[in-house]
Amino acid sequence: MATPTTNERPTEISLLTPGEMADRTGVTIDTLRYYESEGLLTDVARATNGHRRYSSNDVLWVEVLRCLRATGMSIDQLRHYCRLGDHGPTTKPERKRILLDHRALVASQIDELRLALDLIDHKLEQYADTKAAKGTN
Amino acid sequence: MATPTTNERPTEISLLTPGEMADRTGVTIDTLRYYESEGLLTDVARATNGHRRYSSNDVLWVEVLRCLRATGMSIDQLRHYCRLGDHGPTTKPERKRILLDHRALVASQIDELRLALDLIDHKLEQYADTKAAKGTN
DNA sequence: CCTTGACCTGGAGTGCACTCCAGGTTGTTG
DNA sequence: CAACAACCTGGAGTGCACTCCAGGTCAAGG
Repeated sequence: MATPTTNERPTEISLLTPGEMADRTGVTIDTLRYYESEGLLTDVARATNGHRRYSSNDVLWVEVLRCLRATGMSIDQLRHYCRLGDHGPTTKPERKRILLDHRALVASQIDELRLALDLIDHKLEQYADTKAAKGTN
Repeated sequence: MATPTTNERPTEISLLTPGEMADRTGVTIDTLRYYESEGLLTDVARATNGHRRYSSNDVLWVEVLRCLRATGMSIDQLRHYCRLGDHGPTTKPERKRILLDHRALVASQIDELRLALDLIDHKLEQYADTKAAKGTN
């Protein structure tokens, strides 16, 4: 965003190769390509040889994607959300709504997991005086 | 478990038909059969016509299955856990270990979800002064 | 007696989200 | 210049957990 004072080619500062991007974000190259093909990641830059170059914005966005995927938002919903982003600020209310809805969903997932924890603890009482085996198997 | 004082056929009191079982547990008939075929549910009683009859123990156990599945234990791991149960009390330590490991996993899932919640909230700040759209879409 | 509904079996099909592959190009390195 | 690593594309394959289906049995109701 800030214009650099040097005269190095500005947009190529700190662009990541696919491999680097995979390392940074924990998302495999294949999955990055898949997300792009599904419209979850748009306008990825290319080097002159055709190889992808990911910006720091891309890194940030992929982290958001990861977070939303990890919390159960489907590729389809994500695609919808992304398309809204492409259509400018008039879609802001809907995007906010989607995020709020998803937030509620995550909150309820947490509640469910806490209940599960209770049930597991209750089940564990059956083994109260038993030493646990060493290996995880 | 308690012996009834009446002389009604004891084991047929309150056995559930597959349909009733599905209603009670929220697990479909197909999935119940699938779990049985995968060894997650053993010794299900049968009526004289060959139809399944589920005991209250089965109900309890299916609730445990649901909980463990919902928290990410795979069918494979569940099958392993069940097999241990079939092999008597010498496997108790390992069963306890599995449950403890899974408990830790659920706890870490909760942590992850909380982080996700933070990220979503942070993202929501971008829409701070925006009214959310009404429909869920 | 005929239909209906709930269930049975073995096996095929589905949806999702990747994940892998073949065949090819490019750029660096010894 | 040869070999290698990293990347490209379109498309096929995978794994998981169901979910559905065809064809059949059985008991009760009209």
